[in-house]
Amino acid sequence: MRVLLIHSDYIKYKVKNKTPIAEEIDEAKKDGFFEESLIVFTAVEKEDEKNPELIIKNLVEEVKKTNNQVKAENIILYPYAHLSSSLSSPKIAIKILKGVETAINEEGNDVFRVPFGWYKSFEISCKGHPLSELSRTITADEIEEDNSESLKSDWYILNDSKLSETSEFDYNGSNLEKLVYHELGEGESDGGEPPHVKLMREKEICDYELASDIGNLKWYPKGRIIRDLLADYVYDLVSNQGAMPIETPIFYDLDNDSIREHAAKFGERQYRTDTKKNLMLRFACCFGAFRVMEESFLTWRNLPAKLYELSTYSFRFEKRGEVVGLKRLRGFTMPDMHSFCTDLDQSLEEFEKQVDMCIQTGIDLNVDYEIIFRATKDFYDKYKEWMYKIAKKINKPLLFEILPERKHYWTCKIDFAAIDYLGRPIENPTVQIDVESGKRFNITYLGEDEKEHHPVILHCSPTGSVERVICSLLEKTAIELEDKAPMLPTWLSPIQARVLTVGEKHVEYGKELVEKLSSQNIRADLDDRDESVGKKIRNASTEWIPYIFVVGDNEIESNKFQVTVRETGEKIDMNIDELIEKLNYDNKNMPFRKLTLPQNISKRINFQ
RNA sequence: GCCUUAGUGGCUCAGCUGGUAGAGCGCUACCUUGGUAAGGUAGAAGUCGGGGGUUCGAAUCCCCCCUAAGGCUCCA
Repeated sequence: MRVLLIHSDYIKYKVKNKTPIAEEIDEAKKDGFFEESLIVFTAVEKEDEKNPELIIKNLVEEVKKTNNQVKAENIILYPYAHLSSSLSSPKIAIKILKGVETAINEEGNDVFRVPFGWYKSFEISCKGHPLSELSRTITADEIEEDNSESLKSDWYILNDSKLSETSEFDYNGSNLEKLVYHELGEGESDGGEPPHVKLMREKEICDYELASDIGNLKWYPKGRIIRDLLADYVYDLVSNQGAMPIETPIFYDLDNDSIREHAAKFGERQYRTDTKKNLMLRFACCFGAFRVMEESFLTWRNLPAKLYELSTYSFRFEKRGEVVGLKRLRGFTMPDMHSFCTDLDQSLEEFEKQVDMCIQTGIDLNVDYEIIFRATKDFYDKYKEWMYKIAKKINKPLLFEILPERKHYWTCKIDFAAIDYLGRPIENPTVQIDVESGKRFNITYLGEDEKEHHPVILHCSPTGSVERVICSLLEKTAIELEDKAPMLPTWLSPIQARVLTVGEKHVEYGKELVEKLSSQNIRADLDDRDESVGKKIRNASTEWIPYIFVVGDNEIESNKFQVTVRETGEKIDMNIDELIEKLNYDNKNMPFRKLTLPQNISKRINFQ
């Protein structure tokens, strides 16, 4: 069905001659005048005959949506055959129009249906604001999506190759229980603000930017270096797996069929722009990677081939009430690796390696994950044993979902979630088997059989979004607050060691030490301010600095310092070389970047 | 997006039934020349989220909007 919506000051019509298909009408309907109206010009098409009910439903939805915005007093249904060259039979058309009239009426709106099948004169005054002229194509294809949404999954706990009912499993107070309750929608929330929101601002990591859209953050130098280090970390990780880094645009053209189809799954979450071209901001790196491979010449010898991109940024138009701190954003940074595999068997092998990689990130970042393993019924029936084998790697019970049929592009998927202070999951790493996109994006490779095939594609984010990683780390400090002083891992700490001077005459010596630390790839700084030692120590601890020590006359004399180690709370006597050794041990095998702030605290900006 | 609550110097907050603003931290200056979680004194800094309304008079009452938190819903 083709529709033209006009928001008008008034419309006036008068019937003239009958056509052979004219409906019988009362005298009263032979002319009409309506002010403040939303006029819905409609052409019912052949295609619509298959499912008139759904067409009615979808049109009513569309009219309601538009009228919620323009708030017209009347809705006028105006049959207008000229919008289409493939018209339905008049009988169906009248049936649909009457159905729409009734439905809108039932919604409590004033609706008037202009007679069908007559030649009419009409006069209309279009208001001319941006929403006053809209054209729409109403289709019946939403029904499939609606249906599949409502098909229920089966949920189990998988432990030791055994499936148990989620309600019967003995969780023993573990985090898995929290995940299950939340995932199955039974979770009662204690409420309260997630601690990371306060922390991210207090520690000058990042903050809301009110001059942007909601869910788009600004990052201070301390936050920026944490982001960069995490990015370096993932880069190293995927490079070791043989992934090739690429960079692709953040805007995509919705007039491209494959992009539109892929994006359609995203519905209202699309972040759109108001430009001439019909552009959408990417919600992940998929489009970019697929386009690179679509245009590449691939043979079976090239596969599996992996492309990696850190999407700074990806965008999702999350609903206003869902956007929170670092947990749910509209603009976020997603490490995204796509593996192009010859067939499902090859993708299973890769999947396994990538699960190992996800597990490794939990170890490296010291974050505990709970796991949800999902598959369609078909996949599960065929690859049950393989799935159990993967689950064994996790080495603890996990939540298991079996979907009755494929709803999205994947057939099998594993999600790793950290649990926040309030017991709610933060979805982080994921691996997914995509069996649709190869075809949709026309990605082909030349097989060993000398024929063209579509690859199976794995989507993998080994850590989940950078923002959510930081979120998990901050939430963890709040969870552990009773047992240990809050801090980030040393390798991620924006400042790793601080030298505090007792008096002005110790500044030069302190500076030498800081230089020495810096030359050994340690982010060190100097509190050279004219403040009491007590105050400097207090400041250093509010900044979560892993190693601090004071230098005064005694230290200049002995070249030894009492270093306060935040992690353990110990005070250890050591010289500078011993401290360097300890820090280098903490940072071992982890990325390093230089200090992002002035070395002297007296020169530092207070960003808040 | 819906419901509830909130928005006061850079930060954290006080300000009763309407009479046009306060504290602590931070910042600046001076004093102190220091020894392991806040040394002292003084000063600067606010269109009370924005817009409209009621009133002689609005941070305070009413309406609309923006932003945040919580809940609902949702998350490839």
